[in-house]
Formats: sequence, C-alpha cells, structure tokens
Amino acid sequence: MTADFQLTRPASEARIVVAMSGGVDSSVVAALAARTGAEVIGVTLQLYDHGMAVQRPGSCCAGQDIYDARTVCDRLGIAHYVFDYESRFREGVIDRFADEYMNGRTPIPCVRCNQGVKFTDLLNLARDLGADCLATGHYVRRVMGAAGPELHRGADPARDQSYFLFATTSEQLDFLRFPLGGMPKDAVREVARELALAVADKPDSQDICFVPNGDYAAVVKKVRPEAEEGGEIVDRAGNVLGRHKGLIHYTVGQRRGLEIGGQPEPLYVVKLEPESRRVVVGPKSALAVRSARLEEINWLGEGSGAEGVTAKVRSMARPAPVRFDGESIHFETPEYGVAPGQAAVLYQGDRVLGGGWIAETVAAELATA
RNA sequence: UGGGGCGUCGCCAAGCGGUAAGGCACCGGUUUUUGGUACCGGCAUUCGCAGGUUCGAAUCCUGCCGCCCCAG
Repeated sequence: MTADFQLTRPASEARIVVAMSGGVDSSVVAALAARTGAEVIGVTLQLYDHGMAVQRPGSCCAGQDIYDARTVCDRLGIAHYVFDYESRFREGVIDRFADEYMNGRTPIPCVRCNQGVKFTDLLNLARDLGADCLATGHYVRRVMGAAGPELHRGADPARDQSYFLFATTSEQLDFLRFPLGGMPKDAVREVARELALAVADKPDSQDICFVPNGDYAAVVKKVRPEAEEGGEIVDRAGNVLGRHKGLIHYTVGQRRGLEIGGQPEPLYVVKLEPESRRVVVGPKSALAVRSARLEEINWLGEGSGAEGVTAKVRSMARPAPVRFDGESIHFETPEYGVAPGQAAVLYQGDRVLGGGWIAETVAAELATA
C-alpha cells in the first residue's frame, strides 16, 4: 500500500511533516510518508493537561498518546517533535467551547481545533520547519481541480470527516495532504498491522478529546462556574413546565434530560434563551426548520449559487437538498433539530463547497403552543 | 363532618370478577471524532390501608385514611 502525497518535486528532495495524534490513522500516514522516500518529521501537539484525561481510551494528544506517537516514529526511523500547545488549545478550543454553551449555542470543538490549532498554528509550524506539506490522518480527499485543489469527502462514507473540515481555507488546502481519504479504515489498520505498529489495534477516538467521561458539562462548569445556574423550562406559550439544572446541559433538538413526564408525546428543546436562562420546549413538529442563516462562511467553490447543492447540519446525516443564497441555506423539505452553533456544510456531490456556522434558524411552522 | 366524586409505576392513564395495557419520564445498550437525534432493551407479584364475600378481586361488600368539588 502506497499513497500519493501530491508532491511538487521528487520525494527524495521533499520534507513532509505529519500531524500525529498518537492514534492509528496518523501513525499510518507517517508510515506511508516514510515509504515515499521523503524526509518525514512527526509532530505531536500536547493539547491539554497531564491529569485525568490522559489514560482514557479514545483520547488524543496527551500523555499516553504522545508516547505512542514517539514509539511509532522510533520504529519508522523518523524524527518526532512534541510541542506544547496547551495554552492555545485552552483559549481557542476549550474556553470557546464553554462560552458557546453559555450563550445557548452548541459548539463543535473539533472544527475549532482543526481550523485553529491544527490548520493555522501547526501548519505555520510545518512551514517554519521547511516542509513541502503537512499531512494528517483525516478521512477526506484533496482533489486537484481546474482551479486548484478541492476538498472532497472521504471515499469511505462511514468514515468521512469532511464535516469537521469545512472551515479549511484554500490557502491551507494548498499545503495540506490527506493520504487516507481514499481508503477504508480496514485498509489503514491492515497497514498498521503489517508494520507491527503498536497502535494497530488502538480504539478509534470518539467523543470530545478533552472531556474525560463524556461529561462535557463538568468541563464547562470548571471553566465557567456560573454555568451551574438553573432556570425555567417553558412551552412556547410561556407556561412553566419545570426547572432545569443549567442551560449548558441542553441543545436544540434534545429530548432526554428534561425530566418532564405526564405528556402525551415527547418534548424536545426548541430554543435556548441565555438572557432569561429559559429552555423552551415543544413537540417534534416545533423542531422543523425551513432555513438557517450562517456566519463565518468559508467558501471553497467557484461560484456561489451552484446547482444540486446539499447541506449537512450535523456530521452523521444524509445531505439534504438546499438552496444557498450566500448567507442562508433554504431546505427543500423541513430539517429537524438544527442547532445554532453547529455547522452547516455545503456539498455538490462529493465536493465540499464550503460552509458556515448556524447563527439562527427559521421555523417551518408558526409556533402554536 | 350535608351531598357528590376520586385514590392503579416518578407523571398521565387503561382495566369494572379471572389473575396489572399504553404514553411520558427514567435507566441500560447500539450508532457516532461535536452536542443531539433515531433505534433496541429494561422498568408495578401489585392496584390508599384493613377486613370480608368468592375456586379466584385492582375490579363486589364493610370500615378507616387521604384528596377534590358543590353546598353550608
């Protein structure tokens, strides 16, 4: 198994920096890079504390993971550098994550980490190291088009990570390489086994890497103690149905955790109001959304009003047909559970046209409680 | 303390002599590099309490307790 790193000069003269998290994917990228004959430098960023999150399976970029990355590099005979990015990660990802929740939005820390720490800071670092490119283990494809490199979904639809990389700019894309985008996960693990890499059977990372037990609220409270404050749960007419234990525990579209029984049908979170600290709930039909306004839009396509555009409003969803007017997406059929703070990523076939952060939504039906 | 009604899982609620539906909530699991959703599974040996009738009662009878409503 070999991979194309899309180098612009002979591999023997090139230098490839590989972003290594300590997992199987990036380890295999390093191995594939080494096979090209280029000089390869593995770089691991230490992103958060040495405490409780370190040994957890499914984490990345701390403690054991750094050791794992080093072990792989030693085996491959390539250089390995570790950089302390804790403060940047805390400000750019963790603090921001907490603040988004405080504002009644539902953040995606992985995207912030990719666009900031990884594709801005680490990418510049790779440039400083004189690299030809920065390679990562993301399951997306970089396809050379008429107007330059394009971002496409990973070939394995079950592994595709393009949703988390929508904010990648054209300039960053020029320098990035994703050698795993064309292969299925099985093949990646196979390579790891062939090379007898210690991480071959390491579990896939999942959940938020800096959250120890899936208890993201605990992390938010640690950073922003005022997140403890509860408030009222009301229906759309303003009737108080109960109390909640802090806005940060809820997200639009959420059903569980409201602890309101005696209803004929389930209640879902329809809206979060940070000013009054109220959680507004309603039936599933109240979740239907017709359009969503986006902000911080990143555009990778040529025009803006392309045909056949689809959008994903969460990572694990089939793309829905939409019309994009440059600021808002308009769904052909109502979309459910569209939460402010999440990303809307626009596609044309497998190609990522761009995307933006959901700022606000327009309900498909008029509110009647 | 005259009249009427009601007390079944945390909440709503079916059952009206044949051996406890369902929904909501909750819990567990599956899926998943965000949060959530969805799906699957679990969830009253017991029907306010105590007696009685019956082969057999949550269902019938008696008493007690507790609510609610209308009268005073």
